[in-house]
Amino acid sequence: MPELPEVETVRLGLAPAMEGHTLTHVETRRGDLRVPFPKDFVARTQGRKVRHLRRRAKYLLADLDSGETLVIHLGMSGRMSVYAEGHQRKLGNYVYQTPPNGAGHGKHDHVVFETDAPARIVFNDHRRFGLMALVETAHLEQDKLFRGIGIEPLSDDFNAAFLAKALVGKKTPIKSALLDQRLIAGLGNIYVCEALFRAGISPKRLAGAVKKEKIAPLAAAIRKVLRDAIAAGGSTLRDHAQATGDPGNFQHHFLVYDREGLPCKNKCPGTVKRIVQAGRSTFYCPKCQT
DNA sequence: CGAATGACCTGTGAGC
DNA sequence: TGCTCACAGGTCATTC
Repeated sequence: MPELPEVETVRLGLAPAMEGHTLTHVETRRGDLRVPFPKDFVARTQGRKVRHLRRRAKYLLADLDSGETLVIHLGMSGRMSVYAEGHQRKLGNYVYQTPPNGAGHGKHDHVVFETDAPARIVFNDHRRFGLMALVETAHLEQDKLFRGIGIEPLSDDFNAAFLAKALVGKKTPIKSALLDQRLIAGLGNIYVCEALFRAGISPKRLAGAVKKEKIAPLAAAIRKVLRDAIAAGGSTLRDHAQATGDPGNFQHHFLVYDREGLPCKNKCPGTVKRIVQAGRSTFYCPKCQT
């Protein structure tokens, strides 16, 4: 499911229920995710206070007062849902769902946290591509999960000059290069398609062959599409939900993604095409993306 | 070395 | 109604 905007949306919604709060109770239901939980997961998380809730690439990072960081990846279909009761439902700018019967006991509810917000937070992931891990906070960047992860596209260091340097000489299609987390962290299939469309670049063009004058528009398009998507609560195709349970809205602003056969939105006579690159669908307009 | 492919899972919608 | 197939936001190991 989630690319950077979806993860960031979840983080924002999770923060009032988690940040500064103690995990009063932790339960794991089934451990056979892509990466199994550590055996002592409960012992290392229960009773700990969450100092900060951050994001790096598509990972959520909850820094615990034990010196460890709880690392959460939502895979393709993961959700973090917050439930609360009565007037506690309203925390910060968010209104959470009241827990339905059996909240936390669903078929694919893998972890349940209770916090002293008070709130119940349920990690649900039916495809089980997600993961939860515990890593020493001080050594996070050296950990296997984060070593080699690329630049944050919304950071000040990401700009046309950086992008030009990152793409130079690359013989892989620009679509694949932008999906490569070692170059830029957080882009996924949707936002790569959208950014390339907005910058008027063909996804098939080799990364090293992107025209100089298109680099700055591409960097700008990447940042703008990510920011706009975060503001819209991310994109919900099927699985993504915010921490409140609400879907995102950015799918209504797609210009190419999932628009195969529909007219190009660039007031050009083209029709959106779908091709497969590296096993993933790419949507683009062959007329105005060159 | 870098780049393509398949594997990992379950669920859903389309087509018959 | 029910079957089968294709496909879905990501990452990782393996092969060329």
